[in-house]
Amino acid sequence: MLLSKSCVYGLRASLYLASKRGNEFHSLKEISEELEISFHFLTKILQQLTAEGYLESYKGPNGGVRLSSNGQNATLFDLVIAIDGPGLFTQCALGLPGCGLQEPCPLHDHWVEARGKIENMLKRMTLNEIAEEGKEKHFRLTAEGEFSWQ
Amino acid sequence: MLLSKSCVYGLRASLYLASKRGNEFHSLKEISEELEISFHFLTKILQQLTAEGYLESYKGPNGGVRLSSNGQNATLFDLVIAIDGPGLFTQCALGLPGCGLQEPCPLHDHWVEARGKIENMLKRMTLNEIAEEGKEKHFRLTAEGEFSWQ
DNA sequence: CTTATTTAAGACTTATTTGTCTGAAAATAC
DNA sequence: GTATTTTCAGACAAATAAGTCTTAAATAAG
Ligand code: FES
Ligand code: FES
Repeated sequence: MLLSKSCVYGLRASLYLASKRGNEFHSLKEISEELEISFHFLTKILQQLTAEGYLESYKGPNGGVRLSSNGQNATLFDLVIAIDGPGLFTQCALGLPGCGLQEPCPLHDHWVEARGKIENMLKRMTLNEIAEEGKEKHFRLTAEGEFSWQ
Repeated sequence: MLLSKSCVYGLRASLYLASKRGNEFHSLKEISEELEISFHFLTKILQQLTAEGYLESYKGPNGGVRLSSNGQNATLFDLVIAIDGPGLFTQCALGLPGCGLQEPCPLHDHWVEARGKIENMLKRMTLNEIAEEGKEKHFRLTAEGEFSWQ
């Protein structure tokens, strides 16, 4: 798989937050139910994003998480790096060490191009911008698409 | 990671076989030592490729494996499908079910393009053709590149 | 102050991938 | 035949990823 499950859950939750007008806190319970992600697992992942400064959290009744201003202007690329690390964008497709530094493997030139495409895909818009686009195009964030951009 | 370790080991071993002139059998011991891959693990992976008809094996002294004619004309794409299955080329980047059949996720159009690039990269040449190219360009198949195309 | 609601932290379990080991079966050489 | 070399088959173990659970800390409301 291209991205780990943790990473995909983190991206979907961040897009969920971006989809909400205003900037209220949304509880992990709400997010995990809406997106059908295990509550405790999602908690761990979003704690990472909070530690990285992409989310802000607030404890207590009516608490939850929301995008920080950093988070609103973050790209999916930033979040992938925060959760999965940079390996996808730096490593050899054949797992050999020192991609780009040593002699290339047979896939090198083509893989550099393809992974550049992936990088661009993830870097092309901020969460806020994707949310704007989502409001027009009704992108899906859940299995059944029972989710509406506001 | 894009490809599983099993898959990468299978590709590297197949390229190793393609790099050899003639069509003798090469023992798993030789391959695993040259490519620095665990002998028993590699054995299991190449058994899969043998079962799929990409390799031929021969038991006993001076036995080993070699590319079948199918294998010589196979692309890396064929081998990836044989080992990792088709998921990489069909699944949603956000892990949602029914990519292409249901409403698209925010990454869909871009991911379809990027994974098309990956597919083309893996489909563009047969093992024999990559071996020919390797003899000119001295591609690397090992960590330190201490491997020579014949 | 007490209770309820929420995130934080981390131990724990389960599933999957990766890697190791043992013995059987096939082929060769003597 | 017997011994040796090899793949084949599958059990086993270790490492990693994914998921669950429990307790603590912070906040709010009565
Ligand atoms: S060396 Fe293999 S992709 Fe760069
Ligand atoms: S629906 Fe997500 S990539 Fe196609």
